[in-house]
Amino acid sequence: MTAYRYWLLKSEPLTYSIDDFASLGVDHWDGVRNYQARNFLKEMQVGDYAFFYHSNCKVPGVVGLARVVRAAYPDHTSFDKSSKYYDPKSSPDNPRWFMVDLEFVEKFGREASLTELKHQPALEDLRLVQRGNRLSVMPVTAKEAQCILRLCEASLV
DNA sequence: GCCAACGTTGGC
DNA sequence: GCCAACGTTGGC
Repeated sequence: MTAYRYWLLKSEPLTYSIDDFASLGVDHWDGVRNYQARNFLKEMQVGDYAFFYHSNCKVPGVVGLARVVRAAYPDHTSFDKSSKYYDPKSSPDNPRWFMVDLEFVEKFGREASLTELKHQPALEDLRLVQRGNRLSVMPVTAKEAQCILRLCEASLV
């Protein structure tokens, strides 16, 4: 038996925002096309929590929380020629890319901006706040998760 | 819109 | 296997 873990997922709100996610309730997290991010995706387990982060927008930051409801399975958009995520090197027999299913948990009443996150000593090792970081799926330690939750005035209860 | 940082591609 | 060229990310 293992305790649940925490992750952070980036999304551009103009493409897919926390409100889009909230209105769906449960959704696939597809389109990850980076090997390091994919490897983290494959480590995600049912019950793990994932912070939802808005990137490439006016005020980037953590805006909500999700929970993993299905562990990694092949990302079918990589087989779909009409998808912008199509990858000819990925096939159903030998899938290269994976996705998980997430359930919306909450949109925080208070967001934790990137600027704010960068000022937290407890978060100095978080990939997100490090120089040149581009990873879209990353692990978050329990300590870091508590810090983010506190900034968002939220708790898991 | 700019541009630094990073990942990937492909010639050699 | 090196590395220049290119494409993308994402903060500012």
